[in-house]
Amino acid sequence: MSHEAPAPISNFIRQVIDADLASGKHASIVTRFPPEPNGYLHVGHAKSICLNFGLAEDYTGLCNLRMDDTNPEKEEDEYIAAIQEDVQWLGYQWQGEVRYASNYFDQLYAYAEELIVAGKAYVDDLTPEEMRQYRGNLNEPGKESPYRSRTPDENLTLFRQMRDGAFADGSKTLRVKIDMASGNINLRDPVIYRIRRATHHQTGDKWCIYPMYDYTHCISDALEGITHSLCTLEFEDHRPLYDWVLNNITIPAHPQQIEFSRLELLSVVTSKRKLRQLVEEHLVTGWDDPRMPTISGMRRRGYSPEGIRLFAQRAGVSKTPNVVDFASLEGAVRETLEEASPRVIAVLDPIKVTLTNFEPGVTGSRSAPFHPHHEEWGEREIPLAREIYIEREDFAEVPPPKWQRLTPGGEVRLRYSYVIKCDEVIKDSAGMVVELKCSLDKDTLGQNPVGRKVKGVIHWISAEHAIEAEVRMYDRLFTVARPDAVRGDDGEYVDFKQFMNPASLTVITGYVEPVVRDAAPETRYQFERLGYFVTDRKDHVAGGKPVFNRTVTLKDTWATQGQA
RNA sequence: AGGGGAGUCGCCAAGUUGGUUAAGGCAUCGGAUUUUGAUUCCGACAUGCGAAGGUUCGAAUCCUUCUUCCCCUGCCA
Repeated sequence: MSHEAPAPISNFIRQVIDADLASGKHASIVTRFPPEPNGYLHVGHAKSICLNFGLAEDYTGLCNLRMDDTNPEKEEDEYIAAIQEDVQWLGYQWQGEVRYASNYFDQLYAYAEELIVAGKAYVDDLTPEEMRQYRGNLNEPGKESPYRSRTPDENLTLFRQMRDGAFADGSKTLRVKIDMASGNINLRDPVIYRIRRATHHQTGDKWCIYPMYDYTHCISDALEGITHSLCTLEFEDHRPLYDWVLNNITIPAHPQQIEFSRLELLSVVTSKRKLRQLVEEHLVTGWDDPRMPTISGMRRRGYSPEGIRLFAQRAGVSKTPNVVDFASLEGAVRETLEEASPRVIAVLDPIKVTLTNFEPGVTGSRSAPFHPHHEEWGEREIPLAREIYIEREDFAEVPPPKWQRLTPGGEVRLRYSYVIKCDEVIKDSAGMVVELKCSLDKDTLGQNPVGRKVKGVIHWISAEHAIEAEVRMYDRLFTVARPDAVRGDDGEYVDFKQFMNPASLTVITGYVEPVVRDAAPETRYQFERLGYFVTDRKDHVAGGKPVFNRTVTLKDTWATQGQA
């Protein structure tokens, strides 16, 4: 794991680490990425992954991958496998084996008995409804449960019976005794164990009681020797509980929880619930649909791991709302692809052009480099023929001001080939341009025409040499910046699915150079002047009809300046 | 009877032990180079740090008051 390492930008977490290392509190750091395996990882998780693994790399520390699997009803093996694949694809490797919070169920149980014996935890018989009432609310203190005064012996007996299956699901809980009057509701005797007869993907039917997040997470961190436990802002209120648990059991380590703001991307949704909805209602083809902001979706779209890492680095780490424009992600991806992608020519929306003075064997072709700055990548021949295709949008009967492409009677350079002049426009009965008759200037191969300037350069492909490819043109999934935060006239949130972009996917047949036919799945190219494209991870078969996904377009000053 | 956070350029974000003209990136706008309107390269872009007072030779940094926004009332994580 050695990535290009620009000088790290200071942030408040690095400052804490620097201080802890300087003071000798820690000799090195250990972080962890702790997803719950109940869904696919998305771009927000990518930030957390880059932060935790990136810090470990920068400080030559370690980073664990831990499945936070304390709720057997919501978690599945499918997600566990996908999470590992995503992390590795992003370019990171965890220390040792994958960890599971469920690995620690025995120890968690033992610590619970310790709390009971110390009189710091009790078995409660309150129903969920009663517990809610006893908890109070934001403006009123809670009141103590009538079961709070049970003796340690009684609690221990009851808790063991809970473990042994003597009670019905949900009939009892184990609570920790803190302060029902605390302003912090998390401290009003939080539940740390509940009874749930569910088969756990790791521990099977061994347990019918399962520990809660707040109780599990801090102990898991401590057991793994985590030094800095990074999480998002909504857990700030939980830190006192994190610390309380570790302070009240016999455990040698006490990691420091530090909270940072969660990443939000404009014009996407990142809540697991909403993403799941898109998948389950078949509004996308799956978790890895290239329009999804999931890591697997971005991968299939053609985003590079380097680009996502660059994006995460640029987004930064702070406690202020980290709402980043989608263009920032695309920009970072583009930036990494520019350097790394071979160039190839494709025409996606063709107009036929007949070169009237083409002479086989006389008017030849040139070879073209795969990358303007990488000679070592070599070249390939680009054959010219009497009939070629050019892009429909590169021709205008009535050109707007500053137009640099083809017009009736106008000239344009064919990339890597001759300058041509449009002599005749042929239309069908509906007025649609179906063919252009052009003549080429034989003195312009590899040199500029004399006596005049031809500024425009367009791409093209020989009709007889081109091969067909399925090309999936992706665009944003939503048409508004914050699809999940739009309120209607009644003040209620409008269903985010109302804002789905009907044009988020257009499948077309395009013409590409034959060299791409044998490309393996997940091979990236730049189609010159069009954008970056990748052979589909699932549907492209080397040697067959190519299937490409448009990753992102090239930056287009012409289009963005509101011309055309 | 509430508790916990945050406000520095359109978007991120350095800066915090008070000290020259408030980093950097994204975006944007100019211009140069270019057989990709791409890339690359130059240049522009906060008399201003949520607001108002105050301390000081000097304040984004310290003090006071005010204000706006976010999170918390699962036997979810």
